[in-house]
Amino acid sequence: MARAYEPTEIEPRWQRRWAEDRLYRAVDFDDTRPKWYALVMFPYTSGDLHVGHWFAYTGPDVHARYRRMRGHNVLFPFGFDAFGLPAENAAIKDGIHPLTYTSANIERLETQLKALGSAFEFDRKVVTSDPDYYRWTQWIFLQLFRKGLAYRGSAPVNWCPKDQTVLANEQVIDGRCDRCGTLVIKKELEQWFFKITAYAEELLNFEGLDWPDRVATMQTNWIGRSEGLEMDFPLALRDGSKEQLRIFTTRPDTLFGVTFMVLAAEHPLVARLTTDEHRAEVEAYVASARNESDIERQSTDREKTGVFTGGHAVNPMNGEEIPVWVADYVLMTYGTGAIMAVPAHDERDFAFAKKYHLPIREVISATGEPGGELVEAHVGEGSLVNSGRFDGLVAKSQGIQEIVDFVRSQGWGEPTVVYRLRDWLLSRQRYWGAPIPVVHCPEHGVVPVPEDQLPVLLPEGAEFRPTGDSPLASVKDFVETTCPRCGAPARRETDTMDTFVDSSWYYLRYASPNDDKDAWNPEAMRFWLPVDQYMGGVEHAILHLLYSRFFVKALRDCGLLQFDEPFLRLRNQGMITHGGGKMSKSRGNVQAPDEMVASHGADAVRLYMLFIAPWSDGGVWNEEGIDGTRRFLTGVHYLATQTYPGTGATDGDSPGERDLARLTHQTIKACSEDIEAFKFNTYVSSLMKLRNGLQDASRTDAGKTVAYRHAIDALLLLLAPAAPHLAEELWAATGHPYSVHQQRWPAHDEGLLRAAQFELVVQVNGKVRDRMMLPVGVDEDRVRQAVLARPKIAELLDGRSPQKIIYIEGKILSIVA
RNA sequence: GCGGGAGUGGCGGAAUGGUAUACGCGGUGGUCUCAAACACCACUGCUCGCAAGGGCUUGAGGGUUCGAGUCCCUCCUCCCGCACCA
Repeated sequence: MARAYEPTEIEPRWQRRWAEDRLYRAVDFDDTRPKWYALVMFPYTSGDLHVGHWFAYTGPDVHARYRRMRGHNVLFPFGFDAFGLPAENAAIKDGIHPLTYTSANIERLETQLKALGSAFEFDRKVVTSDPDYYRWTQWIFLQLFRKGLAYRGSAPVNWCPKDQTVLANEQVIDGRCDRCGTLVIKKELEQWFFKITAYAEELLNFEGLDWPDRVATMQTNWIGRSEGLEMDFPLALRDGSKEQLRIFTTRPDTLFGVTFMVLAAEHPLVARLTTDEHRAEVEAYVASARNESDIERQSTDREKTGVFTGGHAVNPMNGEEIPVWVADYVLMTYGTGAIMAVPAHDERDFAFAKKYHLPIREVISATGEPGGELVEAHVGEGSLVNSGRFDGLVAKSQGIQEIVDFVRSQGWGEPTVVYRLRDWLLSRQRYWGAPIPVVHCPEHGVVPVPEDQLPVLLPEGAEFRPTGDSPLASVKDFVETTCPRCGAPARRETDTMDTFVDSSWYYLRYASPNDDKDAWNPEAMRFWLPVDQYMGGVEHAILHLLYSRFFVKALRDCGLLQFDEPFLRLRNQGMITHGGGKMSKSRGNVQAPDEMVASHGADAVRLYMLFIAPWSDGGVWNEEGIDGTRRFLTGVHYLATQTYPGTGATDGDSPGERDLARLTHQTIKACSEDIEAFKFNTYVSSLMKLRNGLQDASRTDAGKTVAYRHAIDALLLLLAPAAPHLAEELWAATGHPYSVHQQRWPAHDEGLLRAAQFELVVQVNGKVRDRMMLPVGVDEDRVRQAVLARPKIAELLDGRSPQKIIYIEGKILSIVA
């Protein structure tokens, strides 16, 4: 009697062996096998390790193992996103230094992942807070700086009053800080930016990328390309001086319908335009608008507000003087910060005109004739009216083109493309990040730190609790330095970089993670990159993924990379929730997978992660079903140790053997297809079906045959990616050479998928009425005869002859009576 | 408001236009046990029926088709993005 299935004995034993043999090592420059770079999004080390991580990583682990068995040279690395606000906030909350905190979390997560038997190659680990890593983050910053892609500018920035830091646009959700939920306010500061807008057009191109549509759509919307016209309206200034007000519009066809203009509160011409009798009111309005948070200001439910400046502009199309207003619904950060308002054909302008009793002039009519009073803005298509020589043109399809051509010919404006995308603000007034490697010299201004002086080390002793100023400013030894150019006393930059800078290139570092001469070895880079398969949560659809694409394009243009896109194929997993909420430590619903592994074994936990929900959808966590996967593994263990036919196995052609071979090859086909498609739940259910079939066969003569032995061999190979330990153990126990993970993934034989007989389903008037066994390949006439001869069918037809008979080969005969 | 996705047993979920409810959980009955747990075996969509057997069922309603969970139209609900972008 062999021993029962004891995962706690089996699993550590094989884990040690695999580690000794470096079984999962990716081989640099191996040209005998195709390379496959499989990558999971690396985790934040801010503390909340929960079952969601395990769910996210188990599927990719199976996928990478499968690829390896398919003969690929697989790179499947792991690392930690250790810098940044989440880690720092967690550290502040618990009163521990961020370094101590993140190190402890890294160790814990790494231990857990190893205990789960994951195939990650930890020899290539990168940790973004290591000086060996951020040295190169700083180096990349300097490359972009030299190329003019990193610049310093003053800008109204998103400021979180609680975290006391600047946030990127992407980190503001519903006007709130995406970390702490505090309302974000605007503040004018000198900040560092990356010029991502220079790549807006190229970033819209997803050609050659196998990405989920929704991610591409989200990025496309985020970039927000609009074609339109930029055009100058001369101001009618009292002192007679000439000045132009530049606006942007996507609807040049409505130019004759302009009845007022609107400036953003921050627009530089506001003061110039405001007349004395309106000055007090305008200044008060501008002051209050500046103090508002974005959520207050941009809420659509809120009624629009504004004030008249007293100033006027002239519509060049018809010479009319039109009033200029200031209003909160026009944003300084989009277009030119000024609009021409056409209330008849724009919903916002319409609402504003109604509220302040401004004129509404129809210039597009659905009927082609000017109508009566509009009850709402007409934004649809129609013919131009009240538009002088342009009357009668179809507005959008003809009018836009004709009027743009005219405006151009007059020298009043130019067609333009504008984007919603803003440059990436990367400065952070926080401690736990990579210091920005520049020095401020009184003589030479901003001077980059020479590359041979990198890394600019993060000083350990800084006060990291936020004060509003950068914590590094308080470290005298850090701040006081000399200018690299002239040697005079100078100040170091005290801001750190946004975490997303770290994570925008980590996948490049994996190619040569221990290179201390370069950020990457060019040969290793050419060998491994780009990433063949990227896997992670959809929450990074616009932040991390857009930034990473930008980095690759920017570094390419610096001459440092030879490819255009970082991630060729992308797949998103869903989220595991706990009864209707994201899992988090603060909610007290964090599952400790260590305990599950201890009581059920890593293989059962892995299998359950795959089985609990479709990987791409996610679902609600519950622990109840784990017994099912444990039972399955116990069953497989029993079959392989107690029923495996030895050398005495017979080899025949009995129906039982044929059935077994068919089931085996069906399972091979299904498992292969499911893993390719990231359908891990049905992959596991196919394995269970094969186990069930083997269990039945073990009680018959078929259980002593070669077909049965082959079926068990196949089951072990197919199981290997999901339950690596048990598969390895049983592979050895059935007399096969080490290691199951170095075997070739089985191929299915189409010929064996076909049965000799099939069950014909007979439908009468669309209802299933009978079924019968027939030989495969039987011709249609014989099928018809056989079916019509059935007493049951004859009874249903009741002497009538069928109006129509449809035969679907090998499946269904449908009779219309 | 705009864009995307989804509604299937008690539960998680499966189904190239062709036997809906695979696989698993849970439940019921049984075997084993002093007993319980574990394990194993059988049954398990709803409904009428003693049974044989019948009827119904994929959010609601309509349509196309010999045949619809799947395709088309109308509507409802939920989830996820974006949201005064001129």
